[in-house]
Amino acid sequence: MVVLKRNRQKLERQQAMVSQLQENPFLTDEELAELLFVSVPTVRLDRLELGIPELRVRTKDVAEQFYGQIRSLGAGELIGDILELDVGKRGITVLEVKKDMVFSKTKILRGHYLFAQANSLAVALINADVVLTGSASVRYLTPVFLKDKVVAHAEIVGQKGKSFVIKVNSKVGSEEVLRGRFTVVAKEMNGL
Amino acid sequence: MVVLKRNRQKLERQQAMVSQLQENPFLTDEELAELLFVSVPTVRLDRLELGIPELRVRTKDVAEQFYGQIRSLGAGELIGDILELDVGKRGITVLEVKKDMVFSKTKILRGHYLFAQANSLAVALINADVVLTGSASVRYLTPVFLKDKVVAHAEIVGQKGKSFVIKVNSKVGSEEVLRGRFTVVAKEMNGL
DNA sequence: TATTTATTATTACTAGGTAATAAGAATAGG
DNA sequence: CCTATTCTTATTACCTAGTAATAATAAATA
Repeated sequence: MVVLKRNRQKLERQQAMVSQLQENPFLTDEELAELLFVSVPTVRLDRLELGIPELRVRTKDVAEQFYGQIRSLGAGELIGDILELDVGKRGITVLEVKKDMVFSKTKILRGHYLFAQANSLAVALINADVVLTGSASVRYLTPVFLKDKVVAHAEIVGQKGKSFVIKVNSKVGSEEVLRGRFTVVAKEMNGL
Repeated sequence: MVVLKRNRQKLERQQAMVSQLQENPFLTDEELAELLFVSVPTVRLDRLELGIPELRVRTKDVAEQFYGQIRSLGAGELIGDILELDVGKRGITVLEVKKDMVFSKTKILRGHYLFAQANSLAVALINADVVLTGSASVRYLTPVFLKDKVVAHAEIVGQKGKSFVIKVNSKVGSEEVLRGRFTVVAKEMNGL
């Protein structure tokens, strides 16, 4: 019973479908059908076999993944996942270092990710329509590598009117990897 | 002609709708209708007046924003395109502000993109196997908006052994938007 | 009260599907 | 070569969450 040859075409097509969707999850069945040179019902059978939901569910999944954690912030602009968030006081996020965040040669995390995590957490601590970073001063203490989990602690340490000073401290395990000080400014925007 | 009283109810309801959607953008018209104690057609008229798109479009917007974010920051080693690069001395890159780099509400560029452009340019000036950012101090001078073109100039202004000091200056047109000072360290990696 | 505005109901239409069924094409085993 | 099985495709009825337009009703104002 040679099943290999029988299923070869189908398997290849299904694998192609998966990789197409990994690259772009916002493809309709019709678009997939064109890309894979099969009919729409075939695409649907393939999706059924592979347990891949329809476009709107995929879109919603992506959106909720993003939105779920930061619902209360209004605009999801946080780098890292929230562990704790006490708006107006302090917060903790964790960032897992993925393949595309590191220098390919050395597997060291590129500096601006660490910055982005710290900066976006600092901004998230402020409860206002619009929060802008005014200045930032950071020191990178030890390199961070692929698959490390960076835990950033941020705390508001000062305030002058609409201007806040926030200290951020990021660690991998017990090792300090970044120390920073951000000045962020809250602005009220009227009109949506 | 007193219009205030006339529109009061409607205005209040529309404001309530906006705030409901800010809290949870994944509400159907039917759910909104229930929450606001009006009929579904009324909700639709309100959305029309306020220019708020339907659920699926809102969901897609959120999803694409998220997707774009991990894409563009995961890009190459350099954020922005090189205009000039004189390794060991100075360099210039330009970054065009795209939709997924800005805060959706205000169209203001998120801070870490500006930082990333400056930081990655500073690192690119140093000719070594491994270059790490040791510290960074930046000041954000004016907000940058969607479709702006940010031109970053970087120059090595000092050196102590393997440690370099680089000044970066970013402009949109003739307006200075960021001023920064980076200390980067060149490391030779002998066998991991 | 007459008139304007706001709200609701209703209808026809759309995209992007699910689910089920039937029919045609391709392939393997005997 | 022919039959059985599996693939693929077509077709149909139905679904959700809408758009767009029209008409009818309710509420508020001058």
